[in-house]
Amino acid sequence: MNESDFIASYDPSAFERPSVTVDLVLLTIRDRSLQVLLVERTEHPFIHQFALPGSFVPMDETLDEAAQRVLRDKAGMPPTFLEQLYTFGDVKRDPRMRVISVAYFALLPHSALGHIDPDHRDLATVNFTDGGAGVFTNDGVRLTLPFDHGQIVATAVDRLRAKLDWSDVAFALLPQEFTLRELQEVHEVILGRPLNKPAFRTRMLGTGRLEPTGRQESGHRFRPAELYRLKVTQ
Amino acid sequence: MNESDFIASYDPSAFERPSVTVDLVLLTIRDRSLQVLLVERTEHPFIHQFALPGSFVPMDETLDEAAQRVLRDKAGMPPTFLEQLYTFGDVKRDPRMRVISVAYFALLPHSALGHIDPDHRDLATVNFTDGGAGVFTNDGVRLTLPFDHGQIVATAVDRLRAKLDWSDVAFALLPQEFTLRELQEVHEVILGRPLNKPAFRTRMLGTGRLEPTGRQESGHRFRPAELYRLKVTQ
DNA sequence: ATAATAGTGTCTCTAAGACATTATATT
DNA sequence: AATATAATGTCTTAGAGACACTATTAT
Repeated sequence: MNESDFIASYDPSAFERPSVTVDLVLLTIRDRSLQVLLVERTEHPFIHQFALPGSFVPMDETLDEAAQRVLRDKAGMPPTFLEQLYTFGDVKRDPRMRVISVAYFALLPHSALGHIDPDHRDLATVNFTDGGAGVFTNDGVRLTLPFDHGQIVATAVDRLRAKLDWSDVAFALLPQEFTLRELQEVHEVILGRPLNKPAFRTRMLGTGRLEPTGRQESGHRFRPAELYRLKVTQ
Repeated sequence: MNESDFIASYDPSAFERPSVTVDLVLLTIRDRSLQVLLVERTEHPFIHQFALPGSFVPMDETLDEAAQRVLRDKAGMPPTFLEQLYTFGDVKRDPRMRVISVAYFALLPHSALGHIDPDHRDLATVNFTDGGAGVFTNDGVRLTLPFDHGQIVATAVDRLRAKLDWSDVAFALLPQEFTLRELQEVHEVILGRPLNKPAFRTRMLGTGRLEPTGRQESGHRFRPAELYRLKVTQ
């Protein structure tokens, strides 16, 4: 039997197979705190509880495509930072059956989330505090997420911190034009500690990746700062 | 219908599902070059070609357990560094059917690989060169790996380099006791460039993670160096 | 003795933190 | 004028690279 005969005669149903899903951790920054997008589940199991948005992976979609679709459908988002995070495959992580979840990790400036209607309760932003990576409602109540979604969120925050210094994740949380103060604030929220202003400025401008726009911010009652943008794919 | 009724009545065969495999990238260092473990495929497709060792994920094994089993069965290895790398899910990456592969990434000192019988052609170590992450046989012939295994190997080397400075990956490539020269050599092979000896020594000893054993190496025709070990989970 | 590496000391350069000073907008 | 932050300069400290020097082993 040659290879093409083998493939033609191969029976894909010979072995039992797990289901595969993608789950999305969409992080943003609001009011000097990290926030994660949750949606209320409309089906069993864990119906009416808040969980990460997700979807089963159909046979004709790559994992990246499935994640992009979830970002579009459940969050209604424009293109932004999206990368694969980690794959969670514990045998009993879903009470229905064996489900392997490929988690994805997205970032968006809070301004881009504004158009989502909070009255539909489709979107629950929650405060994120460090020291164990707990998830809280805006009223300060601690949430226990269904499945292993708490662990998935914690993994995403670890990844965000690890990538802060050498990647563009901070810029994905800001609008296209931003001040150095806003950029420093993003870094401080992610790291959970204050940073030295002159050193931060020198380091950021020293990367050569920032470009002054010539414009300034306005609307504050103090000296306006220069607006910068990220240079395109240098 | 309550939740337990729902779960009991859930039909897992309602949707078509992909197959899930784990594939293992086992890296080691020999003769001042990175090497990756390949096995000759005994089945279609790509029969008799060398590829990464792997296995389908059965319903009762976690992903980590499946990867450990592959490491044990196909490589016959003692416990070592093993972590999840990335999940590859292109629709046509396997000509048979939809297969999603969770790649794992293992490290082992070359001395621990010695007992594998190369006459069985079950093990083909290949040279790894940078600048595109090519895989070569020991005779210098470039190999094109089946499936997307070339891309998986490249991803593993990227990960290895990224983790070199802040994790224990270098020690996973060395025996329990090693000299600072051997440790520096591991770093140099992974980075592909020479390092400054005094600075390297100061930096390594400054981490406080190295412990002198009081013993020295022997067998060389030059001054023997102190043997160190990695401190346990400080 | 010679060869080859171990291990250390010195000098320089760069980057970051701490602190202070001026500059400039809104109210 | 008062206020809050922008933007910059100075000083100090920590770490790494370059280079050189001595120390120690096998042959």
